[in-house]
This record gives sequence, structure tokens and C-alpha cells, in this order.
Amino acid sequence: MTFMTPSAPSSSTATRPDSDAPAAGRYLEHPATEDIRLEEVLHALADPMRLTVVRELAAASAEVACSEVPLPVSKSTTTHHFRVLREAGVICQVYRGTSKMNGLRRADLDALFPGLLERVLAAAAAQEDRLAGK
Amino acid sequence: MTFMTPSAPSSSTATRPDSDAPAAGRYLEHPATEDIRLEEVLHALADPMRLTVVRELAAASAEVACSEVPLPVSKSTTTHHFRVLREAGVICQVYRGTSKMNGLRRADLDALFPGLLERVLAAAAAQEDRLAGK
DNA sequence: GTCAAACTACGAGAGTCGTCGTAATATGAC
DNA sequence: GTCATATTACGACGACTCTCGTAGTTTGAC
Repeated sequence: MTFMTPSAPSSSTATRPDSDAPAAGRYLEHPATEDIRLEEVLHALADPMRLTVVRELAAASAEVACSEVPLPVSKSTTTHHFRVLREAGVICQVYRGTSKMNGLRRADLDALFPGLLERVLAAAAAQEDRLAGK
Repeated sequence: MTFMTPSAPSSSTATRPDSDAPAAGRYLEHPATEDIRLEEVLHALADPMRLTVVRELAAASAEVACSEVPLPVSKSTTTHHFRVLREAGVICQVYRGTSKMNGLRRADLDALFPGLLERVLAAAAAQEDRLAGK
């Protein structure tokens, strides 16, 4: 009953180096789908910076590098926020050359919490419109 | 465009003493509907204790006193969590005698973030079932 | 008035969080 | 090999959070 995201891990510890990932040498720990906890997901989404990241990833068609999401904080803080999102199970991260590509774990989240991510994204968009004077 | 919950505040500062509230002498500050922020709501819901409280309130038919929601923490900590929920705009609180009655601000939240609360409650229920071995 | 019940205010402690800068690492191009 | 780019690890700082106990307030019943 483990849903697999393309290029997303499903085992408990780290991404296994079985397939020929293009120039992949380091692997990142991701929680297994069944280990994702609602409280941690909500906590991860409760930060403005991280919510911005998630919205960017949701709007993007392909994977996005960390440096492609501009945040008004330092590089190390950006790294920190991406890690929180990954450890909460909200995003998956894969090394690709000197970059780290990020993608939403939509399928996993929808399997566990149907409609939740969609409603949060819609709520964020609605609030942005409302605060911008509509 | 301000949605009114029965016995819920709508102005910015505190509940107004206009109607004949039964034995009401103290009033509590609630955020106006338009001042509720998604990030604060998510943060309020991200705590296990507070999520428990919200689920209890959602399941209850009428208003619930603070002492009717048993939490494995002290009284003062319980008070703290109820205040966080109130200040985030998730619940409304009214003094009634020696008790403080609590109710979800469902209408306000649904007006701002349609379907969000429902999805969070469903997600919490789903996770509980899943972790209990289904 | 006295008394108990429900809740709060206050202060405190341990822990976590968001932020930063600097030093270090991995990769790809040269 | 050198070099630039992208990201991380580490330690630090202030701020916030969760928890508690004790003392206090408000209310309703007596």
C-alpha cells in the first residue's frame, strides 16, 4: 500500500541506489509514506517561507532547484526550510549535479490526507488575493 | 462581508455587551474574521493537544467547557492551548458562570478557507484510524 | 458574608525554532 | 589539477513554545 512517486523514496531510510540516476552520488533521507504525520505536515506548512516554497513547487510543472525559489532569507536558512519540508514528507529532494531538485509529494500526501494539500493551497491563494485588496 | 457566528465576535477588539448574555461580565478578545491568518491557523492546528481540542469541539453538538476536554496536561497548560486557538481565530470562547464555553468558528473559517477545516478533521480521523491498525 | 469550582495571570524552566555567518563539501567545466 | 557554483554542516544567537506550580479572580451556591 505504498504509493510511489517517480524519483521519490518509499522505503524507510534513504533512497536506494538501484537505478541509474543521472550523476547521483548522495542520497537524502525521506520519511516513508506511512511515516508522514499530519501534525508535522501542518507545522511545516505553518511557516510563511515554507508555504511560499510549497506554493512555488505546486505551481511549477517540473522539479525546481532550491536556488530557483527566491526567499528573503540567507542561503543557510533556505536550506533549513527545505529540510524541514523534506523531513515532514511534504517534498522530495534529489541531487542533480550541483543542484538539488525539489518536488511536491502530492500523491503521497493525497493518499494519506485526501484533499488537504489542495485546500491549503487554495486557502493560501485566497488569502493572498484578499490581502492584496482583491 | 463579515460572517457572523452566533455568539461569536465580528468586530475587531472584543465581544460587545449589547445583547443580554446570560450572566456574562467578562469579555474575551477574538480576532475579526478578516484578521484571521492561514499561517496562524495552521500553526494552531499543528499541536497534538490543540488538534485534539478542535476535534472534540467539531464532534460536539453544543458548546463545550474547557474542563470537558480532558488533556494529559495541567490546567494552566490547557488554558494556554485554548487561548492559542482563540487568538488564531479557530475557536470562540464565552464566559458562562464559572465556566468558559468553547465553540468552533466554523462559518468564519469556511468563509476564508473553504473546506480547509473539514479536510484537516478528516485527515486527523484518517490518521487515527490508520495508526490504530485500522 | 463563607466556600468550592472554574479558570487566569504570572513567573520560571527546558526545549525548539528561525535566523545568520563562516567553513566545508560535492559537482561540473576548465 | 584549478576554479566557480550550489548546497550543507556547524555553532551561535534571540525569540518563541510548551510545560508547570502557585497565587489570584470570578462566579454561583450556601
